[in-house]
Amino acid sequence: MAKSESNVDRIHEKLRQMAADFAFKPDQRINETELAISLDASRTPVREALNRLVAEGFLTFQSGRGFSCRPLSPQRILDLYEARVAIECEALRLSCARAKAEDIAALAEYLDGIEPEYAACTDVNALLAMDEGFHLALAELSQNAELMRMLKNLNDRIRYIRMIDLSRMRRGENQGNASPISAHRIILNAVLKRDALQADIALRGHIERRREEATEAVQIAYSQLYVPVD
Amino acid sequence: MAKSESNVDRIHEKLRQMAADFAFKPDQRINETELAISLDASRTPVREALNRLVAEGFLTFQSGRGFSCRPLSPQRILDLYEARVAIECEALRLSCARAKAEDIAALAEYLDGIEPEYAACTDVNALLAMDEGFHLALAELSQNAELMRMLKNLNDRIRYIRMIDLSRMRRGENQGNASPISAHRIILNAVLKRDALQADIALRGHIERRREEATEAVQIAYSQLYVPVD
DNA sequence: GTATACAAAATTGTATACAGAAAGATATAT
DNA sequence: ATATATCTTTCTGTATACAATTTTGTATAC
Repeated sequence: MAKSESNVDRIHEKLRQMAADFAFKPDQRINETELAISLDASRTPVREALNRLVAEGFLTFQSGRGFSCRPLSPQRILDLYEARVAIECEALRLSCARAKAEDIAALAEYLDGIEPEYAACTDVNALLAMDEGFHLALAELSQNAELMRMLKNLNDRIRYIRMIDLSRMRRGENQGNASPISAHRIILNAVLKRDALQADIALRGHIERRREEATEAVQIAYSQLYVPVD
Repeated sequence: MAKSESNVDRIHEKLRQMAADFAFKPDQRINETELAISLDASRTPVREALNRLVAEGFLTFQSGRGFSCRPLSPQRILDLYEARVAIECEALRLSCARAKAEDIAALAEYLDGIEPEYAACTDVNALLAMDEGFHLALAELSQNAELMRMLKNLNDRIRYIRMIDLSRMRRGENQGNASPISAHRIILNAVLKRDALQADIALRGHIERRREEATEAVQIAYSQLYVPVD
């Protein structure tokens, strides 16, 4: 049988999800014993997984005080969005230069396929998954594993904010924006034409429009995270 | 007294240095007990540090077979150089837009100051430190902590290859290249003029010239790493 | 009411023990 | 000689114990 996945991997995966969803409140200390019990393991593998999350930028670690969730500041989120622009735009440039025509075509076809689903979808998580999926597939055209790795990490870390932003957008609270799906179309068309400059402008604009709303989303995030439980 | 640094941090730092220097041979399994003894600690904190290095991209981990050093393939190195272009060029673009004039001036002055030292220096490690120092200082002008974080990680991971490349360059084995120091000058002048396009072209060219030699450096790296110890 | 000192409880940091898996060695059969 | 099976050794994975540290709670003084 195929038992290649380790326990630490499983715990790490689970904890990363929790960190992405802010199951740990910002700046709150994480109780290892409690966490270990809830994950049905001992503290040893849990701490190993927590250490990975520190290296991935989700948590902080202080001697004698253990692990805590990194605080969520507007500045940090802006930094992450800028980093995302860096990664995605360079990947796009590389894609224009070297992506296989059939791979681009396949992505275009995929985009056509999910368009109706996207337009009709009301579940924010599903929407977000589709959006992330497109951006990842786009980056994958660059055939650069390291850029992919970095982008996945960034995605995990801004997912919560994007979710808030996306749900606001769905509720029509920020009118006057072109639909993301048509923005995706425009970007991909530029890649098809191997027009790196056009593609860069379109993608940059697409991400930066979202970034502008990020600060506001951080405020909302805080209010959601600290809703009284009563 | 200030005893804020933890033992795991110390071990992690040490191991990262070892990984950057390829003290672990590529694909070779790492013996935890041996390592723990040599670091004067038990396996527990050592494994925690090793897990961080996995998340940072230095090592791999397989269930039942522990940790091993990631192999060093030409493709991976090219990916890392491309990622470096992504990070540094975006940082540069941001710097042109928002760096404080006094900070740019300070970096220019610093560059003037070390120029003679750089030209005279024969120690490859010192040279590399100066080179990395400039690039990091340049990126810092962007005031983006995440880009800095990513760049530091990339630097650690390609340091060994850069060292080989730099030592070859010093020995004059690849003639016809402009001196890196004058390339640095050109880039910084473009930032001073807030000319993002010019800066981008100069920096991109500067890094890509190095990248072209990277594949060759990987070959040399292997031959150096597997030299018989007799 | 605030501050300080000290005791008690909770939590982290790490060594160690041991079960289980992988790798290596040895023997046997073809 | 090669392949297979079995035993032995080594190394990994994780629970647990305990020391060290930090936090919390309480009492006392001002």
